[in-house]
Amino acid sequence: MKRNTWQRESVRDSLAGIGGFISAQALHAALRAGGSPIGLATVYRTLADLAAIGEADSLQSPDGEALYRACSSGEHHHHLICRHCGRTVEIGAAEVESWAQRVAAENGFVDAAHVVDIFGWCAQCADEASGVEDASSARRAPGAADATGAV
Amino acid sequence: MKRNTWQRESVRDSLAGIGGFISAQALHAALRAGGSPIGLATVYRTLADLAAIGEADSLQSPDGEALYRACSSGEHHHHLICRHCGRTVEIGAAEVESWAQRVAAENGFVDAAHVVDIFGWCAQCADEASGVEDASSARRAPGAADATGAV
DNA sequence: AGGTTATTGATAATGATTGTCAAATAGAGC
DNA sequence: GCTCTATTTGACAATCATTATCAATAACCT
Repeated sequence: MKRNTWQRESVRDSLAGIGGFISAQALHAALRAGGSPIGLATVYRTLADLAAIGEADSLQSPDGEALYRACSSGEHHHHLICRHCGRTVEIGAAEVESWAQRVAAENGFVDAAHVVDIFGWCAQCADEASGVEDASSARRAPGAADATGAV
Repeated sequence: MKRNTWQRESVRDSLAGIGGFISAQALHAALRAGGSPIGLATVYRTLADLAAIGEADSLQSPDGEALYRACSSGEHHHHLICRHCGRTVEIGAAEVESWAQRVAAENGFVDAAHVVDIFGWCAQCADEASGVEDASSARRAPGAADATGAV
């Protein structure tokens, strides 16, 4: 059975307090900075638990760190991430959910999890970059996105 | 200036030959298995370069590995990947393409690339595991996949 | 061909994450 | 309130992918 420990509460609370995404390492550091003697392994375990029961979201940052965020809504959603400034927009995607489940089932796959994220340049970064990135933006024109960067 | 070495060609070629996503480690192992004495660090560097100039896609697998794929084929598709045996099924997803473009546009994002992959257990691996993984598979029933692994 | 300099590769270093296991403790039952 | 026991914790070791180091090599310009 699951026990309620102050450590678990502590992780849950501070994750909710952060609001956005944070790495396990950073959350541990924040807790320690706040005077808590919580252990690093416990933070990892708790975050993994929270993610497993749906109380937290997790995603892999581009440099391979796992990031977590309190998932107040309980809603499952995906992210639209600016690959320049890191701004993140949450997007719901009922159509994608059902598509993923259907495709997995059609191919005999079970316990399907999907990775669905969209990376792009947010309006602001695109504006700022347009003056200096001519060659690059020509190569990666919007129309070519599917062929080049899309996965 | 960029120099053309057989190592670079080798990585480029075998990545294209693979067709799907592969980790740097796995690609290195494949090259070595094919008789090439290429170094691991070189594979990492070359893949990072290819990704930087747009000749390769990269994505983070759920367990934190970086996966790469050649993106010159012109054909854009996604993957259904068995997280146990690695079997990969290519899946087309016209509906997801248009969804991704629409969502990005609605939020002012340009040059949008999407990461859409489904990880699961293929029928065969699920069968083999069912005898020993009862508790686990009950905990991670198909219906719970969205809450647990999806991002 | 010769010289410059980017590239390579063996290995060490890094950094995140997970495994280990004895000690602490939450919660059930008395 | 007190005991008991299974769960949880935490310090530390182990693991794994990735990156840095740096001497040796090899591409490319002239």
